[in-house]
Amino acid sequence: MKTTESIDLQKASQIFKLLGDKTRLTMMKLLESHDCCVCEFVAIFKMSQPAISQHLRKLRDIELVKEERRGQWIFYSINQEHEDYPLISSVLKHLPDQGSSIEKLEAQGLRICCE
Amino acid sequence: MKTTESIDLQKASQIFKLLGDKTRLTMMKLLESHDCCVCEFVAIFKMSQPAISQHLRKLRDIELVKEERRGQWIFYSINQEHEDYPLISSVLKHLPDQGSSIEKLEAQGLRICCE
DNA sequence: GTATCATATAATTATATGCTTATATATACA
DNA sequence: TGTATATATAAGCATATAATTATATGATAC
Repeated sequence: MKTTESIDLQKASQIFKLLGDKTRLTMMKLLESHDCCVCEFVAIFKMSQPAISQHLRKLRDIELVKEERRGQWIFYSINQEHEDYPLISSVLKHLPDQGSSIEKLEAQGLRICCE
Repeated sequence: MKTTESIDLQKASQIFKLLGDKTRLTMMKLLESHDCCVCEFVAIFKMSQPAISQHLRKLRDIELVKEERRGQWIFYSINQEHEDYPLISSVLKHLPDQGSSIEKLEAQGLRICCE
């Protein structure tokens, strides 16, 4: 019988497998404080757009993130309704803030804003 | 020049890559409450001894666990001195207790005790 | 010493992963 | 409309991973 607080080990290991990639882990930390669109990730990570899309797809497949269209862009954000969000959140709190990446984007005029 | 931040995320993703395997994640949760020797893991996971040894080696390589010989057995335990132990510990707290595996071992007379 | 038990390592193999390039889709805008 | 922009998907390839089998090491028991 399962308790509500603890997570199935199978599921947890799947989550960690995804977080076990530096790009995806950094994405999650960035998303903790800012929604981001695909082209922002492309600029931040200096990786190809398909590579970024494929990482995001993996995160979306297990619903760690959700997507939302805003104008011509698709923004990604953390799915705080995920069953295991408490685990995710506590993990992210241990990681270094990535605000400087966003600031650098803004300095380069690459930050997308849809307000 | 590397910032300390990038080193941390690099290290964190390495840790999660190791925790992203169900066997190793379960090992860590087991070790949270009981030191275990290799043959106990072999019995618990019903996997070959070399497979178990190789998992333990990976955990040991980044010093998540430490080993100690006791009589003819080598016991593994969590390395609480690891720089990122607070992260590891908080992760493990979200996972379901594995005490029943140990109890089952004892019931089968396979629990090793070196006191 | 020699045999045995517990564990580690090496070589091999099958599968998984992450990137690339090429192409598809879907919205925006002229 | 038609074209540009943003993103997704597919196929292919190189590397990484996790298992297996075979063998080595190292402590203990006789």
